[in-house]
Amino acid sequence: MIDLNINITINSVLYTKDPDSSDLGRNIITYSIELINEIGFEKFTFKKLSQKINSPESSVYRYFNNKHMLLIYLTSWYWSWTVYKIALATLNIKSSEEKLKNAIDILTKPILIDNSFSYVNEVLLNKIIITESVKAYHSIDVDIENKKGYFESYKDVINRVSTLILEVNPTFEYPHMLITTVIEGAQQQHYYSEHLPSLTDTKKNKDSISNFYNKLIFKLIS
Amino acid sequence: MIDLNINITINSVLYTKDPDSSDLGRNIITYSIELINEIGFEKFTFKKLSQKINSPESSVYRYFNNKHMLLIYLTSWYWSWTVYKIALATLNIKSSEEKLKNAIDILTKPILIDNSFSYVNEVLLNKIIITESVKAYHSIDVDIENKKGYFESYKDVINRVSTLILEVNPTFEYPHMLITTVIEGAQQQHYYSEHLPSLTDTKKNKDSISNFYNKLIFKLIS
DNA sequence: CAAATATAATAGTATTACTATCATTCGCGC
DNA sequence: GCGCGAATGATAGTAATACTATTATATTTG
Repeated sequence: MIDLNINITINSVLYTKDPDSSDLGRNIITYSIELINEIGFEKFTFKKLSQKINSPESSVYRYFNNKHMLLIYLTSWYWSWTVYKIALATLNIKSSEEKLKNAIDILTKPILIDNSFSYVNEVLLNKIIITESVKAYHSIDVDIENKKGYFESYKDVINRVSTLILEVNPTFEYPHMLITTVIEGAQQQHYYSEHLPSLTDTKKNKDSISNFYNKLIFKLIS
Repeated sequence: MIDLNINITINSVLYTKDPDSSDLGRNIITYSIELINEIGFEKFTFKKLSQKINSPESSVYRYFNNKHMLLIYLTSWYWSWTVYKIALATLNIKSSEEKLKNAIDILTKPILIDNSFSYVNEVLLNKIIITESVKAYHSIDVDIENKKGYFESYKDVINRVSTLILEVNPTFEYPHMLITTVIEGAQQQHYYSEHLPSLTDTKKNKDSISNFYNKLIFKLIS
């Protein structure tokens, strides 16, 4: 995939101070991604992060109110990046089927290459999305946070791909349901294939997850 | 559904002392289900629970090492109960298709009636499964916990329904993938229809989630 | 009725999740 | 190159969390 090294813009409701505006802020993002991968979101604390980046804990709090907000920021970054990738992968393609297929590939295949231009390691971030992102929107404050617009970039992905589904079959009744099922199903399967293999059937080959969901979508909408 | 008021047996690796063996233990289960529903799993603590049941915090710790173990216990109870319901709903039915359909209904429809014989409120427990259960197996210790057998009852559900799928179509290659996609997809949709409605398409009618996944399964395997 | 077992009452510790204050440094405008 | 403001650093402190430990008091069972 062509890398244009564009900047992902994140809605300012998702931070107290923009992490993209300073070295410290970018360090917080880079090393929180590393640390969450190392020790998991539950054991991750701003204190441990601040030790890793040699800055006081209170400086981290200037960017994010708590680790929950940081996780929402990271998921939002990921989905904004995904929107961008889908836009690129569907650009100038005439066939609706091909556009949809390209989008599904982006959504179901694991991220294997880190772009490495930016301070975000996309491979590690993808692992966080698979393992931790459900915790971002399964909280008691989900309704309040939804009203504040915390989940807009994920909704953007869902709406764009729903549109692609309707391009292929304008009478299909459940485009949102189908695409959320596929995105989150694929993430589950990646998680299971690594940690709970008896819950999946991926021994056969690397692309079986992506193939399965591709077939699922096209069988259902045609 | 006929209620036989049977006892759900839970593997002893899931507790320090069996909560089903004492009034205090049963109280811990009953009121932890209530409290987790009220304040969410993140804000739930053994201290708050102990105040609710008027027992010292240290007594709760005799039953469960921490709230994470309690959550795993609750999910395990739920899936054991689900296995039992599927067994009942497929008993004496000859048609493989009908058996599978009955199982899918159990797995995709929300729980509306509390059996109320036992100390477990199944309606509230179902809400916990929908909102919190992902947190039970998305942890950094998942591999260790899997080896200890913490997730056996969920695997049991998946294996039984996979068998039903293979009864309908013995050559279908991805029964586990399909059924985990459906179970977790349905839970997601119930969550979305309540909290993030723009991610789903459930306005139309109450059974649209169940209908969607029923169609999905039968379209894919036939 | 004694012994074993469970629970209650109480206390204590390390860590977490913050908040507050003040000193220092760094970039920019003049 | 000096002064000013903004960002960061250094340090301290607090309430809540997540436990562990100890001893007293019930309760159950043999």
